Amino acid sequence: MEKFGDRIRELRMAKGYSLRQLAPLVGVGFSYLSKVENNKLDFEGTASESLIHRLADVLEADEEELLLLAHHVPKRIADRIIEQPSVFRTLASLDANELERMASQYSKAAK
Amino acid sequence: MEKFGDRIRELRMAKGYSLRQLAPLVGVGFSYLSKVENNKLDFEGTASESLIHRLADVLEADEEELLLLAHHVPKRIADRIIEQPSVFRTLASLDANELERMASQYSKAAK
DNA sequence: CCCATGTTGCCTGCAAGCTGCTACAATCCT
DNA sequence: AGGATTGTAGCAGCTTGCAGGCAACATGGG
Repeated sequence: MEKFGDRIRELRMAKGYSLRQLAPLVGVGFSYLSKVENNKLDFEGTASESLIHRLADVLEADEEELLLLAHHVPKRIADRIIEQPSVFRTLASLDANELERMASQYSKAAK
Repeated sequence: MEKFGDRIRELRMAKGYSLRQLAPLVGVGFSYLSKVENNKLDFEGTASESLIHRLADVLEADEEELLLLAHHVPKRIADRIIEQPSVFRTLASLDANELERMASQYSKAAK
């Protein structure tokens, strides 16, 4: 499965940016970006949510996709979980196949 | 809706502990516990996950319930979301009633 | 050769989560 | 009544994790 850093690199390349070009656009140093792309952050950490937000913006990518790749739960989803804890506790107990079937019913209806 | 601090107070009372008794059992100072129970932490912060863990342990409470009250997403649930992002992105878009109905099908089937 | 690019190790700054007083008010106990 | 226990609150300070910076270095293209 694709890692967060790999995806960022793809997106950056697609835009034709070098590390030194992209870095100022998202407000960090180029060497930090390098570590992000190589998943070499100290202590196995991940990029901050605010950096991911800026990356998604500049690289015109799907912010939630990036957050999830970086193992962050997007706020929109977290908020739903806090609102309806029991529902999500139940859902989280289902196995992968059941969940897929359940969601597929609705993804068809997605406008 | 009940707040985190209120719930902790309930649980502590039920066990007959005073703040000064409970504090050392969970490894914090009693004045800090007081602030936790009154939701008066500096800058609207929340108790750390590790403290919540110890509280659940000592007070024999449901750790996930406490985490959710403190607006943390339990790791078990976060992990499921990371595993199946698209499913949960879909589910998070449904409205409250739909979600309730959906989950109620399964909660009956609970072990 | 130059220069742009990317990599890496070490350093820093800051905020979160707490400590640990202090003082005070309310309630309970006998 | 008075002492003990309890909870509330303010405040200064510490510690640790972590986002990010910096400098030096490696590599590759024209």
